[in-house]
Amino acid sequence: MKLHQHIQKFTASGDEIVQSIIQKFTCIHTRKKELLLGEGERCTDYFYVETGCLRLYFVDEKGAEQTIQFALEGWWLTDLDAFHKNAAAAYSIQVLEGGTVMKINKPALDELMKKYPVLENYFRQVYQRSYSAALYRFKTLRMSKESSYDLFESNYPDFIQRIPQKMLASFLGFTPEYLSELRKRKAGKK
Amino acid sequence: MKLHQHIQKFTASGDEIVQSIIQKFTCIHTRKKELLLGEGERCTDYFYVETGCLRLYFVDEKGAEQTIQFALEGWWLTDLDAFHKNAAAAYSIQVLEGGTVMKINKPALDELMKKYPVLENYFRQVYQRSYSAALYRFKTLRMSKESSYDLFESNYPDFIQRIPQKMLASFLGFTPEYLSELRKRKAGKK
DNA sequence: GTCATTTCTTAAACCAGCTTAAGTTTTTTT
DNA sequence: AAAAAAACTTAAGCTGGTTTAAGAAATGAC
Repeated sequence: MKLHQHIQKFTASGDEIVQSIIQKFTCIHTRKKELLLGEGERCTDYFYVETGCLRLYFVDEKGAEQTIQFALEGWWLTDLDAFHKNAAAAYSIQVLEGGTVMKINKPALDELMKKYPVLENYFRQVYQRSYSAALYRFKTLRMSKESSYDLFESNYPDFIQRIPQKMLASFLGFTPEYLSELRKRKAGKK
Repeated sequence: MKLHQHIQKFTASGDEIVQSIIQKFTCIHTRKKELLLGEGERCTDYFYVETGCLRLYFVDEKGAEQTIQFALEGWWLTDLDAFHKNAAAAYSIQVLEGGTVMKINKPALDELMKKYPVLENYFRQVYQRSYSAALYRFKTLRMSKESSYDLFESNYPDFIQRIPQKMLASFLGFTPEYLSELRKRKAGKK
């Protein structure tokens, strides 16, 4: 979903206002494996996915990539803390599936927020939804790995087809080998 | 911190406006172990902790209580999803430490949000902070249990003294027995 | 101040999920 | 179309953390 549609959907505001907001964003075309933000770099931008898919991850003490978050169409992604503090990123953002992404930097966003109350309302809702989803994910992470996988599968059946299994394993918090074993076990049961 | 101070701190808005907002909230005094919300009940209220401490938890398939979130002074807590959908709660909220709490129901909050743009701004910041903290916690949950504990200890040294160990264990995602063992090991090292 | 309840500790047996390593399949590059 | 790289599978051995169970310490109730 295009960003201006998304803002209109959430705020039911007029076309002109939304157009003047949208102008301040930059549209970029992303390619698979491209890095939009690297761990340690200054985090300057906030990304909205119109099409394609991004992931937020970090590299743990053992050198393994740990995926914290995916962003599909209609979701925002950045290292929030670093973005708002204009600090070095604790995570990297990589393109999993190419597409188009809208981005904006902190000064521009702050200015827009001041100028358009509708945008405060929009981001209040966006964050509310994100935090709510986070609470739900904390819950699923407390279950056994198997239940955690089952739940993800039933919530996002299409998404599972789109991404490499190792990414999913890393998101759910287990090894690719174990995911492979799990799937084998499940296939046998059916 | 009192709610009106908190709103003023985040929004730098005038005393009168904040006073008329505050009026719509109800102040309650909480007692240790009291249940402010029970799993399965309709979730009607959103809580702001002025003093004391709350926890959000659910009961897993094995009957164990799993703590998702603590709320200390200055933090908001509810089953966000259920609150905004006016639905049955997937979690319970219990008082860990008595004190005073401000609460508000959905219709009242919606009305205030419409009337006072300053409140949109306030909650945008509150959610932003919450979501940012959630991302950080996802990161810590990917580490070994020991690192996860060490990090919590260095981030909240005082808080550890305030709550029962089994609550902390349940928040960090391990058993009280294991936490006990961990602490013993650490005490030995020093 | 005493009894009852809850919390914390200890230790042994156990298991879900990880590691390692080698082979197979798929995707990407040229 | 071939070669290279990346992703997935399989299986054996291992380990971080759980389970179970019983006792000790702290807290709360009357």
